[in-house]
Formats: sequence, structure tokens, C-alpha cells
Amino acid sequence: MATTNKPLLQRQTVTAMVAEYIAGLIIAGDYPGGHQIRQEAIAAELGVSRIPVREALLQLEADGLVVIRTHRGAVVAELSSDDAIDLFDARIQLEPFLAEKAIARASEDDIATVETSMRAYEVAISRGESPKELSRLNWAFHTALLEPAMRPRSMAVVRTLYSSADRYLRLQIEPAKAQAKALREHRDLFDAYRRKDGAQTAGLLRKHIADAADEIVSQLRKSEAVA
Amino acid sequence: MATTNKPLLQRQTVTAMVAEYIAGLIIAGDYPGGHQIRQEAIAAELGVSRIPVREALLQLEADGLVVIRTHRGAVVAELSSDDAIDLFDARIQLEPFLAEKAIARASEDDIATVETSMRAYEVAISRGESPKELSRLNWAFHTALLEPAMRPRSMAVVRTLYSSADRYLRLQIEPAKAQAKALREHRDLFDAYRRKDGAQTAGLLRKHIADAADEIVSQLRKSEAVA
DNA sequence: TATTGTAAGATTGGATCCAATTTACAATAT
DNA sequence: ATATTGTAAATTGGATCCAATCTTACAATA
Repeated sequence: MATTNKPLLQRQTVTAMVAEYIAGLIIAGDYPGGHQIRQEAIAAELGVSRIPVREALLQLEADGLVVIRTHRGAVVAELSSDDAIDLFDARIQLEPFLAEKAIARASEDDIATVETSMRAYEVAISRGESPKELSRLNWAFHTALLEPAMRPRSMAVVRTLYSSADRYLRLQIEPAKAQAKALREHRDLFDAYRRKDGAQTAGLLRKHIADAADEIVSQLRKSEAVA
Repeated sequence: MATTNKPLLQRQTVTAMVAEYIAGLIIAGDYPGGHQIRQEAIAAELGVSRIPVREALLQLEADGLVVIRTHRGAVVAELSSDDAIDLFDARIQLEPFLAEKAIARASEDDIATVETSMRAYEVAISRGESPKELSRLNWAFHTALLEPAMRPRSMAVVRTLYSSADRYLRLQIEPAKAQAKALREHRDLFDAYRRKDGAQTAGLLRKHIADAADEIVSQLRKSEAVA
């Protein structure tokens, strides 16, 4: 299998846990764009010192979730239709390309992994799992699709783009509708993937991302027009 | 002008200086792939504590220049033909796309900026400036081309990809030859850019990056075959 | 009333110190 | 000789403390 095999016991550093904690709050929307993140407050909340908080914030800045200004601290990155376009366009350039490369290398096991993660997403939707869990499974599906391409660099880029894109996906007005559409598209994607039809998969993936982007951008434009 | 205007007086943090220092050593090849970076050693060298060194290393990890493993410290990322392909392919997906978007928005000032940075690169080559300076000017040219697209996210990705790509460019056997070729291609790029021919510019840029990649990959493959 | 100056508090950046983990190496057993 | 175990040194991760900078409140002046 071409997927990355994680070490059995990966020592979790406090910095990593803090980063995950803050990222979760930002992606969930609990910390909206513009929110000031106070190191001391987070540190007290989690019962740690400010050092791991600062280091976590540096990582989140690299992920584009926060903006750090010298001696002024970290602020949650603002959402905007322009940013969404930037973000989703970058995904559209990278993901379909990776999907084609992945298909060219995918083993039967890799294809089985895609199917498994598709089904997991399916089940989670029918069970009405939390947005966070659905997002995790959606990402797992995309990962399974692209991982066989064996492009760790590109995957790292796609991963950071996705975590920001996730913020936008979470503010959709009709998530259930979007999820149902995503699920249908996942099925089509898997069908083309299984047949090892690279061009078809790439095209479907492009449309999958572009459609989600259109939905989000038009929604954002409306709220921006009001403000 | 659509280019990002930097603040006149940006307070430089020690962490940022350390990051720049280490990045310079890695890109120049002074720290080869696999080299262990000892926090204490860097700290002593620069007369600072280990804190800014650690934070700098975190940023370099986000840039893909080092790999950090828990309690084992930072190691300079290894170079390989596979990694080069990964890297340059990602650039090929993103940069031509951004170039087209940039042309669609470029003002006369923006075009003048491209010309200025092209000439600066030209002059620097004729003067036999240092690899570091040439690299800086080459990046300035690419930045000038793409910046008018107004895609800060994508630009941030391209910037990190470029800094890693730079490591590969620096180990070319015949840099003078590569530079001369790059210069000719820059002239062609600028010509198409000035005419606002998006498709032509994108095509030339794709080829510009792909050719450099081919050169590097074939060279790496040879040295990998030996090892 | 608006503007400028100033001082106190809040907050971040960096240094020093301590704890936890890894690595190097010697001693022992197979 | 090789493998294994145990211990000390080296190194990183995190906490606490200090310094530099920013923000805010408020008074003095135009």
C-alpha cells in the first residue's frame, strides 16, 4: 500500500496538542476571523506555559489559520470571498493533477482504501455525525485518493489548503445538502478511480472542488454585500 | 500597483533573523541534506538563546527545509530526484495559472516592475554576482510576474516551494549555462507578458520551470545511480 | 471639543533554568 | 566476535522569569 504508515507510538508533544486544540476552535468557527488569540489565556485554559502556545501559533501561521504581527500577537485569519477563491483555485490546480498521478500508481489495496473511506463517510452522514468528524472523514477520502501519487510535498500543501478550506465549508448554510452532494460526487469519483480513468477522475475532482467553491463564494458575496 | 507594499519599518524579531540565517546555510548547501542542526550550536554561534532557534526551526519545517522529529531535533531535508519532481510539478501546476490571472489584472506599473526586475537579473548575471544574489533577483522576477494576480495564499505556497527548489538549482553543475538560458526565457516571458498574452506566458512559464526541472532531475538521477 | 503627551498596565519576545527523552558507550552475557 | 543491558552524557521540550513593546486611560493644552 502506498499510503504513509504512521509510527505505532508517536510521542505527542504539548506544542502539537495545543496547535490541534486552537486549530479545532478556528476551523469550527468558535474563534471567528479577527479574533485575538492571547497566549496567556490559552496557556491557562490548558494548564501549560506560554512557550508551547507560541510555538503552536507559529505552526498555525504557516497553515494560514492565523496572522502573527510582531509584538502584537496572533489574530485569526479573516475569511473573504477573495481568499476563498485563492484557496480553492489552488486546490483545483493541485488535487486533480495528484489524482491522475495517484491512479497511475494505485494498487488494489489503495483502491480498497479509497472505498473504505468513502463508505465511512457515507455511514457517518447517515448517522448524523458531528461536522468535525464528517470533515475528518471527508479529508480521509481525499487523502486516500491522492496519497498513492507519492508526492509528500504536494500533499503537505494540499493538507494546509484543506484545513483553511474547511473553515469555509463549515459556514455553509445548508450543510446537509452540501454533504449529500459531496457523497454523490465521491461515489462518481470512486467509480472512475476504480476504473483507473485518470482524465475522468481529474475532471470530476475539479468539478467537485469548483462546485463547492462556487457555493461558498456566492454565499460569502451575499454576506459581504450586506456588510 | 498591485504588488504588496511592505511596511516601511518592520521590527525584525530575533526568530526571523535566525530563520533567515539557517535557511541561507541550507539553501547555499553549507548544511547538506541529513545534517543535524543542533539548537545549542546555532544559539552560541549567533549569541542568542535556544528559544528563537527552536521557533526558527519550526518555520523552516513549514517551509520544508528541515524535518523535525520529537526529541530528536531538526535534520536538513534530504534532496532526491523524487522530491525535485514533486516540488517542480507543484510549481508547474500553480505558477502558470497565477501568471494568467496576473496578466488579466496587471497595470502598466506592474509590467514596468517586471521589466525592472528582469533588467536587474540581467545586470547581475553580467556582473557575475553571487548565487544568493542571483537567486534573490530570479525570485524577484517571478514574484513581479505573479504578484498582480492578487493571490496571497497561492503566492505563499509558491514562495515556500521556490525556496526548496532553490536548493536544487544551486547544485547545478553548469550554473552559468542555466543562468543564460533562464535569462533568455525571462526575455521571452516578459515579451508575452507585455503583450498581455496569458496563454503564451503560461506556456512559456510552464516550459521554463519544466526545463529547469528536467535538467536537475537528470543530473540527480546520475548521482543517485552512483550511490 | 479635539489633540497631544504621558504613564501604567497588558502582552509579547527572549533568556535562563529544569525535566524528560534520546544517544553513546561501556560492561556483561551469549 | 556479537548481541544485550545498563548507565552517563548530550540534547530537546517545557516552565518560569525578565525585558521590550504595545495598548489604553487619562490629563493637560490648544
